Amino acid sequence: MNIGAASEKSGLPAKTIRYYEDIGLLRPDRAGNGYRDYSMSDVHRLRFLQRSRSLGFSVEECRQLLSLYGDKQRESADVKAIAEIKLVEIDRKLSELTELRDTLRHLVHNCHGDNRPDCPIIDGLSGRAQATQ
Amino acid sequence: MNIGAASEKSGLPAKTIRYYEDIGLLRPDRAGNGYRDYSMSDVHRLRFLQRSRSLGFSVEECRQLLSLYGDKQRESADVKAIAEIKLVEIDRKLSELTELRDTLRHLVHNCHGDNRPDCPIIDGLSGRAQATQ
DNA sequence: CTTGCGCTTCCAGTAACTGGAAGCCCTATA
DNA sequence: TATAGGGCTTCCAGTTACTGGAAGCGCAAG
Repeated sequence: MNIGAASEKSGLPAKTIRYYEDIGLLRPDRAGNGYRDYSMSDVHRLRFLQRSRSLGFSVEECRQLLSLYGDKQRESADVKAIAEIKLVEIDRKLSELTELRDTLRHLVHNCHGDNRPDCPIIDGLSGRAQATQ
Repeated sequence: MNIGAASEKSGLPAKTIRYYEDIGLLRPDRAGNGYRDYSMSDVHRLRFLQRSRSLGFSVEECRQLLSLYGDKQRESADVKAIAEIKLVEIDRKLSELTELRDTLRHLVHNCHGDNRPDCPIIDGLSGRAQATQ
């Protein structure tokens, strides 16, 4: 499929897809007319990139995560080690997101649209501080 | 407290903290010697910024979220509307993160360190495709 | 056959930092 | 009291990850 279709399916702008090719995150075929030709597997990679980028992983982290699947040379123990490190990070992100959601929910429910309470919501938004001091 | 302490408490590099001040995300006091002087409230803002940035929100989104707390002028209905939009986004992020975690867990558990299975894990990593085609 | 949209490359601009130089502040130790 | 060193300051330049725009080719419709 052409880049337009790949863009629509992956949720990434065509510009970004070309950029990801530039930095070696995927290498789609080329059709006879010079157009890029994306396979479903390419689209899966792109969709994965869209997701993990939007969840705050860097491009290099995404590259690493993608390599868990794609790199036939890679040792299994190595794959496992990388995945486990990422799992810890994901769990942290999950609990932070959950906290943020709960705080916003509280704000929405305690704020009926007429008069905003002057509660220290920032404390909720910022999580438990390192030291109360 | 000085920028070093604020950095340690918020998890943000001093460079980034100064940058956030440049773009108007906070305005710490200045001590007599010209050093920035951060309050606990400043640290809360910074910690919130660290979190929400690492969860994939843009600086402008963070500014909006911070304004839910800080802007005394803002109408409550407005606050509620913004918070509700962000809630939808957070819920989406939560389910994507959960999926990603489950996939990685599967990878770790089915991959005992000896021989990596050649399963299409990318399908899990990329989520349900828009169209199977 | 030309209008127009989609594709191509290339180059420049933006967002969000990040590194480094040059110099002041402050404490500690000789 | 001098000086060494780490933390702070500003400023300017570089990096990452895009993003916009120009110039031009490909292709299907009218």
